[in-house]
Amino acid sequence: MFEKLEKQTLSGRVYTQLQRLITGGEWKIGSRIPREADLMEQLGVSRNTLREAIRGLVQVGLLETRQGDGTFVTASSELSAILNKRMSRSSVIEALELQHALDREAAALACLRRTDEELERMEHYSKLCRETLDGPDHDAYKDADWNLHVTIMKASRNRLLLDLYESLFEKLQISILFNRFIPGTRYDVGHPALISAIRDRDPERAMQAVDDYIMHFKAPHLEADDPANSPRNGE
Amino acid sequence: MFEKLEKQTLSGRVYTQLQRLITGGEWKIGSRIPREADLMEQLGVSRNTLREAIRGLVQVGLLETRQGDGTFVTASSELSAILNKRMSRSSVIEALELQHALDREAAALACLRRTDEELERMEHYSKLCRETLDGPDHDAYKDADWNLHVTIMKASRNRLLLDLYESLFEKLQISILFNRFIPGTRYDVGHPALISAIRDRDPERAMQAVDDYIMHFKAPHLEADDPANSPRNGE
DNA sequence: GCTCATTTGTTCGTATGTATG
DNA sequence: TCATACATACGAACAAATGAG
Repeated sequence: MFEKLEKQTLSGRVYTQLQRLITGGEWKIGSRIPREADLMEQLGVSRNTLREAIRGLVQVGLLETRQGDGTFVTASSELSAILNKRMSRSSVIEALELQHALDREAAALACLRRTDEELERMEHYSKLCRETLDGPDHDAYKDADWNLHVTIMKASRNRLLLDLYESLFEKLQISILFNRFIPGTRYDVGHPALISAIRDRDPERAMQAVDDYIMHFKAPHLEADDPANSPRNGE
Repeated sequence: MFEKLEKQTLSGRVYTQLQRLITGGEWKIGSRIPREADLMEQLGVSRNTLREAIRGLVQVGLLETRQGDGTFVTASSELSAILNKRMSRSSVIEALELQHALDREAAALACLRRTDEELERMEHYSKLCRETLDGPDHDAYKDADWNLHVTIMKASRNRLLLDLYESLFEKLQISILFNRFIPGTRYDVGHPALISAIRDRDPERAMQAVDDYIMHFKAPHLEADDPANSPRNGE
């Protein structure tokens, strides 16, 4: 949309380099990064310049410093760090409604743009969901479910949608939404219908399937919480 | 959920203070903030400490420094700053598809939750749109259009949706989407249909109206940017 | 083009606070 | 108690960019 032809300051370039190490996965989340003295030497910058860059990463939420201990990685991308801050202040219903919006759009676009290879992967993860649903390993189900959603996002060929989705919901957040439900519930409601619609490239049916499973998850919360919904919700 | 009452670092506290001045509107967007020397004195901190705070705000995107000139306010909230960064790397089509997702959800929710007072405001802005559409003052139209969208978002009673929408699209960004179109085009396509549906509390028709006007704006870009499916924004 | 004051950018030196063992 | 490793903070100096005259 825009072009960026900024002239970067030295501490800005250091910030970018460090950020790349984090988003690139070379510095894992939770790990301690090298001490200031070492980074100064490796980067060839002074103490203050390095500290300005680190302070920037701390404020964005990618790093956390503990005096007398070290500096640690706390998140992997600017987007997810800031969005997590915001998400922590919102209700489950609000989050579900946002997920509804993104899932619908992605499902419709995936119908138009998906490849056969992507369809195969969706079916693979859907199968995995069914297999792990009643098993003892809840994390395995959440992984499969998450991967299914992400695969659909990717098939929409919209990086913006995907980035936002991954930053907003993360495996961890998704599982929070799910943890409120009692075991035995059919969590995979709508998966088969959704994938079938994507296979047939039928956006209408795909969106209907999304409506169904979101409403299924939303219903319990509408009874308990009621901050913002006066009338009953449709059909 | 507990807040973080950890002891903040000095530069962290300065960061927060400066941020409040920005989000609180005391430092307007585009204006130049006091020089470092003055801020040092007012805040009672050393230059390095102050600079670490300022650098943090620069990296988040709230400030911009120009050597030899000064430091300027560039955004009013962390969310919009980070999101703007991300939006600048995305195509118009991607942005429109995201707007589609959010508009649809908000329209459907607004049908269920809107008050009569909100409906009046929608009709007011819609009327304003019609009146200013063919006038000389393009900004007046964009203002009215933006206000209409925001009113619908507010009527959805979902603060998360609203915050995201405002941060993502801002008056300025919206106008960029529109500036590509030649004057004379019917920009208010779908407004009457949308509001009519919200008045009748009919989600299906409301979403259909959103589909219509988004498609109307999207069509020209699908021709130009043809294979809307090329994964772009690498970096 | 040049000078000059202004403002941010960068570096160094030094001292202090804090966690770990 | 002590030593060590690390981040925190301050002050002073010089470099580089900008804008005005």
